[in-house]
Amino acid sequence: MPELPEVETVCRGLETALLNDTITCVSLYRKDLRFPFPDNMPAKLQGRTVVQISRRAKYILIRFDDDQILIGHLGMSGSFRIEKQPGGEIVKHEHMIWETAKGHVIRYHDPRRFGFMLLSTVDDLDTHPRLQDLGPEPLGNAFSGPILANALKRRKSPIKTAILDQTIVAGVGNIYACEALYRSGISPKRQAYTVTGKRAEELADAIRTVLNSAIESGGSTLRDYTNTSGELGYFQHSFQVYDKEGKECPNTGCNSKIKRIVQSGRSTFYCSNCQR
DNA sequence: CGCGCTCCCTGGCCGC
DNA sequence: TGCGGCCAGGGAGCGC
Repeated sequence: MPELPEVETVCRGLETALLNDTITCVSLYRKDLRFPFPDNMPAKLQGRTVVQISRRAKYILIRFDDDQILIGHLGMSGSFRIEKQPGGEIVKHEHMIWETAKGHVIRYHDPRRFGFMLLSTVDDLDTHPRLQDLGPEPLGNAFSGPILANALKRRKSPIKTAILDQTIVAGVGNIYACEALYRSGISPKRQAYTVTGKRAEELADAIRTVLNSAIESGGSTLRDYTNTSGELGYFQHSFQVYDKEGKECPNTGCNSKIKRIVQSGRSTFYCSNCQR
């Protein structure tokens, strides 16, 4: 499901409900998602107050008043829902529910269970195995054309595959990789190390622009993504190529049709006329 | 080290 | 209506 814009939207929703609120009850409805829930996670979180919520790549980081950090990942189908009323039926695929002192109920739902929750501490966060190899945040100051080009220079794989690699740039997924390549006129099949100079600048700009636009739209909803209020994102209406196989290229004057190919097992959508 | 394939899991959709 | 095949926003692990 979620790439950087969707995770960012979820973080903002969680922040609204959880910041400075205290966890009063943690209920787990199975012992694991992709990985086991941390040992004694309910006891470790109960009574703790949330002091910060942030995002790194596609990870949600929830910091508590004792310097524990919950590292959450939504996988392909994870979602949080915040309600103001306690109670209510446990629906299928709900795996974790929190209740808070201010009366919020936070429900985690994940049919495919590729998501996971881990616990770390403030001191260990930078060296956490899931986080330490991540590349720069595309919306931060440590990302630019030259930095991207430098990260790509030894990569012979296709550029599409390279920007899905979270060590090159953190948080870009399949949708926004396709969209950013289209918007920068770069073929997804081009070898990564040939993306240099002005081309790398344009790709870095396109990544930033498409991610920022998607955040403004509340993310993209294809199947089941919703924000923490249950509302749909609407950036999918701005897709130029993703899931548009056989449709006309949106570029005026280009009469080509959008193609779908498979790269490293993932679908890529692009215009072979506009992207070189 | 870099790269691509396979798998984890459930559900929706499509064609027969 | 049922069933098989394919597809899905991610990423870890493995072999080459």
